[in-house]
Amino acid sequence: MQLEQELERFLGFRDFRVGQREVVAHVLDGKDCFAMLPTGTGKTVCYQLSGYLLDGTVLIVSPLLSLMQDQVERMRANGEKRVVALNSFLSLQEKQRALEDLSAYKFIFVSPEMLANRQIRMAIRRLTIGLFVVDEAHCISQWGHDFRPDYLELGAVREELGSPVTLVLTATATKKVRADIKNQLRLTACMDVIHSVDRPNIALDVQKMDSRFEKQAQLLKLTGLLKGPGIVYFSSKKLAERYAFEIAEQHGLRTAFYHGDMSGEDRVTIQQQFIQNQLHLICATSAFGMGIDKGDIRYVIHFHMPGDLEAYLQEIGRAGRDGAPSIAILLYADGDEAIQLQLQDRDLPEEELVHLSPALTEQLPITERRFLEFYRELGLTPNQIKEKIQFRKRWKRENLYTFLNFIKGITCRRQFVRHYFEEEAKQEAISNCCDVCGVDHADFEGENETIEEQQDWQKYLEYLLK
DNA sequence: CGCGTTGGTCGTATGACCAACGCGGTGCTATACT
Repeated sequence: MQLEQELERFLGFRDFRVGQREVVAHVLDGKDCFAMLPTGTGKTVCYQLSGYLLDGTVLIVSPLLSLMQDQVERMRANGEKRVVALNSFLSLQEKQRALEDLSAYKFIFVSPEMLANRQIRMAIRRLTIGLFVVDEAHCISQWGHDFRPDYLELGAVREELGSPVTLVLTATATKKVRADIKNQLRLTACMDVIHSVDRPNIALDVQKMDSRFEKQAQLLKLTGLLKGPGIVYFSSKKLAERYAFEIAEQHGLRTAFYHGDMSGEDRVTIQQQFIQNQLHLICATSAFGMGIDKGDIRYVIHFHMPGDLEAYLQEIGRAGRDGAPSIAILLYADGDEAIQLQLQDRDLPEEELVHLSPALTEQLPITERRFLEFYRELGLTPNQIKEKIQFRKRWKRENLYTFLNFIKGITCRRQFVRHYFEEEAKQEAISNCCDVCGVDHADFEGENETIEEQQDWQKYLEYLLK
């Protein structure tokens, strides 16, 4: 068919990558499509090319401001001027102007929160939406149920816009999560384009430690041996900061930390430095990573475990996008799950709070408050809300314990992952598969590239002044 | 939950000990004011 020609004509690529062609074909056929494609497959191409080949506007729901800005800039750099991001980066005047002239844009990026705004929705309703895209759709299931409830309104918004053809994009979602997402978006008949989450070039290494001290020592040892660039994930902002300095000092590496308390400006700087190879490694919380377009990340270490296997795969999936051998190392000491258990509990309100009066609900911390208000506005009874809380708590806890089974397991890690995602078992042997099958660590060790010293004193000064 | 920090006590060492406490992650938007 001529889709290849269109691809070259509009985007300048010769060939489709895995899954892209199928997705575009479904969309052009007027079918809703759930696409689960590996990280780095260029999910953007799917909606961009579809957009050029169909009538109407492409509306893309995106979870992060930085991600939107990034996509907009990239598309503009490729010569597409009819693109805009409706978000809080726009001044009031810019926003008004954009809304008045919305039909001038072919691609509109928007956050779920913006779509909750009536004025915005009214403006969008005047358009013909040719394609409704939900990017990083696992966020619906991962965040929508607790701290970003507007994600749960997307189904209603979609219907309000006349149920346009919908494209759902993500890299990691189990069957259970895919069903949840479809349910939330009110998608009934939907074509699935599902590819494996398994990334054969990433060695899966779980290292069980006897104590925290051993874990600390191992982290310092590993960061000295491994060849970067790398990411180390923590569940604590304080520790991310501390180790960024300690590792830099001990190994003479250029490091930085990254977490949600930093200003947008600082976050952009660090991200750019990392992408442009100005840093050997980043010590980060889960705030870091989504939308990071860097091919040559060679290792991802977890000093703390994330809350479930999907989050883990998301985070390690940032390694080895270029296809070259990379390693994911998870350091685990007994009881590490305590932090995750605690965080999970904090997300959701205590069950008894469903009976709280609206006035008292306002006094609650913001996430708990919004959870309750959201379901009350939907007209749920206290008992129904209580059931939601119980269901959600159980869901999270079960996922955490399954992840623990992965960590404590004694079978091939890769087979475990494939089984968890209900994929077929892998037949062919993989070199450097996992710690159970055997990993040659020497393959991932080596001197880090030297980085020109520049403005180091500036960073140091900033640190001292804090 | 369990770790690390804080702060009180002891009673005279400028530290040592222990109990109590608090911390531990993810993002959007709106709007007022210095």
